[in-house]
Amino acid sequence: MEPPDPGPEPRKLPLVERAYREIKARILGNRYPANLQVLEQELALELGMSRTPVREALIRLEREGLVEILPRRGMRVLPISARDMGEIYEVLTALEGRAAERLAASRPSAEALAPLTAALERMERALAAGELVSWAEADGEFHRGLVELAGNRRLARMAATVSDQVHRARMATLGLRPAPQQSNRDHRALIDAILEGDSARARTLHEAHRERARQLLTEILERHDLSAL
Amino acid sequence: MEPPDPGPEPRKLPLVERAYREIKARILGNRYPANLQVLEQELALELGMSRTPVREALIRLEREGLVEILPRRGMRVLPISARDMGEIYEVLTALEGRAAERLAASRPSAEALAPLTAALERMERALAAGELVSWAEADGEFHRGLVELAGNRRLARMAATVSDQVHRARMATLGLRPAPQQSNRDHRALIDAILEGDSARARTLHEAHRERARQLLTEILERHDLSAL
DNA sequence: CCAGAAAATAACGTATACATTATTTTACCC
DNA sequence: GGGTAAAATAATGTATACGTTATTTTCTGG
Repeated sequence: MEPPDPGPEPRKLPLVERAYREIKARILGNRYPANLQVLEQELALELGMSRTPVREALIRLEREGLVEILPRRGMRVLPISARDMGEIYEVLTALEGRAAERLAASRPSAEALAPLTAALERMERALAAGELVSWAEADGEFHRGLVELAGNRRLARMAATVSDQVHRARMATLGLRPAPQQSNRDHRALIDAILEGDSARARTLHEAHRERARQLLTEILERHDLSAL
Repeated sequence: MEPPDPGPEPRKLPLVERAYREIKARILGNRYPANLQVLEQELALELGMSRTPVREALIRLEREGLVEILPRRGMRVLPISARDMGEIYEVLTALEGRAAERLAASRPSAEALAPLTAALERMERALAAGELVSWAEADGEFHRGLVELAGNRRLARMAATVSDQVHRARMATLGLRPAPQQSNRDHRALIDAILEGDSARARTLHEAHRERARQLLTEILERHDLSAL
């Protein structure tokens, strides 16, 4: 009668997984701000488990570039400098540019692109309503959808990893940048190019889009000397 | 009198680090071939340590895409399918193409490119001598040098990570592909373009180079159905 | 009151212990 | 003899223990 596991609550989640998700969520949500140091024991206590799963979670987070593990002082949330921002956006330019090219070359139907068009619509609605946070979320969905639709799992995962690294910084700069009208236009043009199967244009458009974002954000970081991101 | 630590033997290397390096070396050197399963306890015994550092090393290796951790059966060395090969070369195309472009745009001096020219010379000597393994090593050095000189640390690390994933497969296919004359020519042309500061050409050339390799290698994998890589 | 050394503290890295659970083996019944 | 269930085994996931060592504190001499 009853479906076996309808609820989204997997009770048997291993502790390492819980620790990983919780700590990562705290970092991305800025509840663990940049440069914060926390001892393994504190984390363990806070999460209600022993140091073992905490350590294993920290190793994963370290490899994702979110934290640093310091020999005697626990973990430290890594800040994002202007240089980091530039590096990350350059990687995104390369990976997503290729994804846009491939996706266009695969000549997807309009339905196949539904995730992108839906995200774009949300971006437009959010922008019209002046809801910057919603806009940023939808923008993130668009970029995630782009690399996922391209069909290269490694490429998608790598893009997601570096995106997470700048998540806090992107949020923090949201109010410091001009209203992202241009971004929405860029995305619209990209969808058009993809639907037309114009892979070269799709790539060029998206690279220019990311390059613009890179300049904008690195400049903001430099200007405000936001070392606390 | 005596220099403090002249030898290349850091005695205080943490056990996790030793485990990580040793297991990784065994995988890349094909002493742990694809699909091999090894229990944590076996590894610990073999490496002369407890399971704790072994587990932590395995987490790192899993995140690098070299092994898979199976709930009750230890680790398994991941094989490389034709699809994996395609994915990885596509990522390399994107990342290294961008690196070539940037490096050319930075107008490096001939001395700054010494790592690349040296690697190319080793490739040519090795090819002339028919030493395919030496050739492959020098080729690897060339590509590593390329991304390192481009100055984006994340990009370089990501390229290195996926390169490691295909290392065994590349070695295994060395004897199955035509002599890599074309590769050497490609690299020579790339160096020229970089020295001329022609960033667009550098990028195009290198992308074509990687694309060719991708086709070649995925075809070999498909033809031979080498699921044991 | 400060510099430096000795002692104390604290945190980690690693080893070990142990309960849990998937897997395999054994036993049993038809 | 084959299939099912109970029992035994084995490997893990996590907790705990402990020695090592960086750091901090205390103590001493000037």
